[in-house]
Amino acid sequence: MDGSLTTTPDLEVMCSSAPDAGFAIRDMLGHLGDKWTLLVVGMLEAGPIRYSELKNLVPGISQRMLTLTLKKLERDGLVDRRSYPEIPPRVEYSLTALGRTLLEPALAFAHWARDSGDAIRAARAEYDRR
Amino acid sequence: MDGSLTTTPDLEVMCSSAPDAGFAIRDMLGHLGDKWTLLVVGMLEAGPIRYSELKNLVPGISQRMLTLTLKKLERDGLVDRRSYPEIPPRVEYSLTALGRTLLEPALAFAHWARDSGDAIRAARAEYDRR
DNA sequence: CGGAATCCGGAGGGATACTG
DNA sequence: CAGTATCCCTCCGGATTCCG
Repeated sequence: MDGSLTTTPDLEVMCSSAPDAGFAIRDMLGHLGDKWTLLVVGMLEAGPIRYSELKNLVPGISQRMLTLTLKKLERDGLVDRRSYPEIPPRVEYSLTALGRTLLEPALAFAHWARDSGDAIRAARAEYDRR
Repeated sequence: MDGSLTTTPDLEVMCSSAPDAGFAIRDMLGHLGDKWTLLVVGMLEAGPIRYSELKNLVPGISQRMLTLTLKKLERDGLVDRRSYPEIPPRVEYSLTALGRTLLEPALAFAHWARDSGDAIRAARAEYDRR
C-alpha cells in the first residue's frame, strides 16, 4: 500500500459501509448539536459545579434550557447529577467517564470556533457586500 | 507556578475573560451545530464533489437543506462552489483552506459519535426503565 | 442536473410566574 | 437555591412543485 496521498473519505466510509451507522451519526449530531449542549459540557470540565454557578457561567442561557440540557445529558449518561438534601438545596453536576470522552471533541470545536470566528465574520461580510 | 493539577477551566476562561468571546463561541455553536452542517463538511473531506453525489452520500437530507447548508458554508468562507456552464449543468463543492481546518474537529466529533453511540443508547434505555 | 419558491407542521427555545 | 409549568412565537426542516 502506498502512503503517498490516501484521501481516506472517512465519514463517507462510516456512513456508506454500515447503513445504520450513518443514521446513528446523523442522530447524534442532530441530538448534541443544539445551541447549548457543547457549551454546557465544556463548562463542566473543571469538575462538580452547582446549578446556579453553571447558569452564571453560560452567557445568556435560560433556566429552562439549562435544565433541559442537563436532563438530556444525564439521560445520555454523560452527566452525573448529585443533590444534597440541605436548605437551601444544593445540586452539583459533573461529567461521567463517558461524558469526559466528549470533552475532547467539544473543546476542539470550541477552540476552532474561537480561532476562526474573525475569519468567518470577515468572509460573511465579503459575501454580503455583493 | 505548580504544574501539579491545574484544572484549566478552558471554555470558562474563554467565555469569562472576554465577554464578547463567549458570545461568539455561543453563536458559532448555534450556527454550525445544526442537524446537517458537520455531516456535510465531513463528506467534503475527499475533495470536490457534485451536488447530486453529495445528496446521495448524506443519508436522508432533503434538497432544500443541502442547498441551504451549502449556501451557509459558502457564505462563511468554508466551502468553495464552482459551477461549470455545461449541459447538463455541473456544480462541484469543495472545502476552502479555512473549511479544511474545521474538518479536524468535525471528524473528531463524528468519530466520537460513532464510538459512543452504543453506550449512550444503553444509558438512555437504563434511564428510561425507571 | 442543480437548484429556487412556496407551503406548512412541529420542534426549539425565550420570558415569566410559581413551588419545595 | 434549584428547579417546574405555562405561554407563545420563531424558524427549522420536510414535501412538493417549478425553472434554466
